[in-house]
This record gives sequence, structure tokens and C-alpha cells, in this order.
Amino acid sequence: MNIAAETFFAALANQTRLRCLLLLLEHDELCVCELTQALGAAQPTISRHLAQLRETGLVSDRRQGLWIHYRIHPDLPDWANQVLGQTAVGVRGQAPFADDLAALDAMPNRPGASQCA
Amino acid sequence: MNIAAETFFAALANQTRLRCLLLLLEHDELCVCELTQALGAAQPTISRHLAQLRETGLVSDRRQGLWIHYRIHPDLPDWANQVLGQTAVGVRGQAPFADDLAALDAMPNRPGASQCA
DNA sequence: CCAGAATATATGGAACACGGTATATTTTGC
DNA sequence: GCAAAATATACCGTGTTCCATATATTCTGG
Repeated sequence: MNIAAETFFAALANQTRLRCLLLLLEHDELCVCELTQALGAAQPTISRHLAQLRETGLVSDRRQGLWIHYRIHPDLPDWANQVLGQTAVGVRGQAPFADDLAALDAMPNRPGASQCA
Repeated sequence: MNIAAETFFAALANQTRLRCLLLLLEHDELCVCELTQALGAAQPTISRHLAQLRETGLVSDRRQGLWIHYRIHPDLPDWANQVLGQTAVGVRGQAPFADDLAALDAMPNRPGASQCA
């Protein structure tokens, strides 16, 4: 997979998108409602940013009934994965990223893949 | 030094700025005329982007007579340096980054620190 | 002090990014 | 087929980014 560096960084230049991506880096797969809840954002906001990430090839999606699960795109080039990983290291423990992880863990009734087959 | 991740990525989201940064990653220090020549861009364009990189703490500058030399900011956090390094790996050999390096090497009369004490 | 070189800043207009609100789509269970 | 849930898209107003052009600043040599 090819992705222009500037396009990639433009995707990371928005806090909502970056928060989503870093959450997806820790939890393989998340659905829109989980991301919405974790970030405390409006659903259309999350949905629109996820669409943008999908269009630029940063994430892939998978429908399962009513839920659509997103994950970091499996064909993301190695350097891009490294960048995401280093970013996660860089912001570890900082707001709002750390809070997002906590909020997700505290969320009840998660439709995660862990509990359905 | 602290720099917000989204601010950092916004700085990398523009091709002119990214090209400058990747050039600075290979050659420790470059002056505006060298960057202008290497990118084949207008001087105010380069100057404006460098000012932006300076304001966000990504580069530092040093005046030497008429020339102002820029370099990657020495206090850039480790993760940010890693990101730049990985990006350089990711775009190695690709246009326009590879051409920039070639154009810089081909530039005559460079006011580099190498030739003036 | 003046001219010229290197760099910086100002200004204005076009394009784009973003969030909020409203609405549409897709799927499921009945 | 209908209602409801999860998600997606449309639309709009506002602020931002970007480039081009013009002008200002800073320094050097004479």
C-alpha cells in the first residue's frame, strides 16, 4: 500500500482522528459507538473522521450486524506503523489520550469481538 | 521540550515543510537560500514555512552574517525525532524528496558551515 | 551612510477543514 | 413491512491554511 507522507500526516493532524487511531493501536478493533463513548464526542463527528481515515487508507472497516468495526489498516506501510507506535510512546499517560483509554475500559456493554464468537 | 502531537503533525502535513525537515535531517544545518534552491520554491514561501516551524519549536535558527542557518531543534522530544527518522526511511528514494537531496548536492557556492570556519 | 544581498513579514483572495444539526441509510427482530 | 438501533452523509457557517505579490528588515562592504 502506498500513502503520501503529507496525506498521512494531515490525517494525524486532527486531535479527534489521532485519538481514534491511538485507541485502535491498543485495541485491535473498535466500533463507532466505542470510539464515540471513549472520546465523548458526537456520533457524526466520529463517523465523519473515520470515513476520512478510511478514504485515505489509514483504517479498514468490517460490518458485523449493526456494528461497524474499525481497525488500523493491515496493509499500512511499515514506516507509518512505526510513526503511530512512536507517537503512542510520546503521548503515553498524557491527556486526552490516557483518558480515552480509561473511558473505553470503563465502558459497559461493549459490543467487542471478545464477547461475540 | 513539549510539543502537542497534533501540532507536530500539522507541521508535517505540508509538503514544503516536510521537504525542508527531511533535508535538515540529512544535512545538519542549512540556510534559507539552500532550501530555496533545493526545493525550487519561492523565497517568501520557504521563509514563511520556516518561521512556522520555528514558532512551533520544530527547528532552531542561528544567524551568521547575512545567512540564517536552520536545523532540527536540538530539544525535540525523542519520539518526534523517531517519527522524522521513520518518515525519511519511508520516503527514501521517492519524489520529490530524493530530488531535493540531489538538487542540494548539485548546488554551487553553498554558504555551508563546512567552508567558513 | 549607502547599496546590495539574504531573509522576513504583510496583505489579500481562494480553497479547505471543522463542528453542529438535520437527515438518510443499513440492518435486525418481530 | 415496520420500528428501532447503529452508522453514514448532507449542509452550512466559521475559522484556517496556503500561495503570490509586494514591501520591510537586517546585515555587510566600501
